Amino acid sequence: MAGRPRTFDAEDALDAAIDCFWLNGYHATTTRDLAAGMGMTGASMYNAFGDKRALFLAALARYLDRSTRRKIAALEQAADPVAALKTFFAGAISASLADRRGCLLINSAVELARTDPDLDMEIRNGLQEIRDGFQRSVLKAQKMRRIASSKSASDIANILLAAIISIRVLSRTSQDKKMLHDIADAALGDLRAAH
Amino acid sequence: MAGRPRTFDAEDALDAAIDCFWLNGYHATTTRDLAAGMGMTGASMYNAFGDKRALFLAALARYLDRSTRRKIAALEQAADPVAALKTFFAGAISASLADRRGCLLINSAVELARTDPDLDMEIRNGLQEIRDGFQRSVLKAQKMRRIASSKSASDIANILLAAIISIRVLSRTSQDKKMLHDIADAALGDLRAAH
DNA sequence: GCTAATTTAGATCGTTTGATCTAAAAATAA
DNA sequence: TTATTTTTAGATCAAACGATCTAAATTAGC
Repeated sequence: MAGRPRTFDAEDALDAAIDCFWLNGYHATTTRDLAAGMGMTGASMYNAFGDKRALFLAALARYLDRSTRRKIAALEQAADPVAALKTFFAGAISASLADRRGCLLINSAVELARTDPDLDMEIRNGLQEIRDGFQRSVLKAQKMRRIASSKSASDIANILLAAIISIRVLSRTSQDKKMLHDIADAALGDLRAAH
Repeated sequence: MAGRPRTFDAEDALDAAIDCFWLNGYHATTTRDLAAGMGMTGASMYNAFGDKRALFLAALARYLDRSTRRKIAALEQAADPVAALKTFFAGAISASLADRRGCLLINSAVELARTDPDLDMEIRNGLQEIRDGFQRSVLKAQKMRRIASSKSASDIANILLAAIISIRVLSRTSQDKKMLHDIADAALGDLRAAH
């Protein structure tokens, strides 16, 4: 019930694993890349996190919790949902231009969707959480009469989800800041002031 | 200058390679998967197409030529550019629902962008061709006074490119037909009749 | 200090991978 | 026919891969 203490912090190690998978994707990241990036030996990694697939699932879950979910929470906690949505997209664009790895969730959706039920569920749920966060923010803005209700909150949420996906994908191949803003502005254009 | 004739057709073999890479991505496809899918031995494959990377580049080039570029050409040849754009998106959605592998170009952009200059260029050019096709169609519609010119053709092209990317990505994880149409309709909404 | 428990370090295992080799097969040209 | 050229089939290579093993190191409880 006791034993030699770990020389690593499990959360720091998972953060390092996120960076590895984020940079090169699941299949192009070897267990040796991971162990080196996480600052531990292969044995310690397998002992603490199980096999590569389990480590990836843990890394993706942590990414969703620390990146995706936090931004959605910030969106919903804001007093002004329209301003918060604009801030969300502005932040996503500047982050995408500074760090061209895109979004780990979206990258995983493309590389790994439908290869494994657990992974599929995690990815689907992650995207759904983003969509639902958008929808709740839009609904709130509509109830506050800050934007028109001619389009349903659900429809607008779909459009906002599409916008963030395309921004994240395009930023991997293009540095065209104006294009990314065009895409965001078009989606945010549905948030017109209520008449 | 003579010798034993090939028992395979090079274009058919490339089509088979496209299917392999399209199904599982570049890294998850082994040279044995490829040889089996292409109906030949590894030696014949290497002899005819070079290494895995060269085969992928040839497969992607053929995909662009036979899938992407053809659809863009059809778009531009249509007499009614607005109707053609609507047909383009309707076709993309029904194809995405029937075949959930998404688009090989977009999948490759996510999995492989910035891993190799040649590949990067091919992917970037492919996306650019789509965008430019959209732009020419929109410009044509604007010159025909079929749609308003309040937004530039370039801006609308960016929005249409974003829409097709998000539709292709989302269809890998979702079968929500209405969502895909919401996205397409919002992008096509910019093609409003000239007043 | 001794035992049990746990982690570490590094070697190593068996497989898979990308790629090549050898030799037979099948065509043309002289 | 014979020489030459190219492709085929299947074995095979060296390296890389995911994963595990052994043994030393380091702690807590007794």
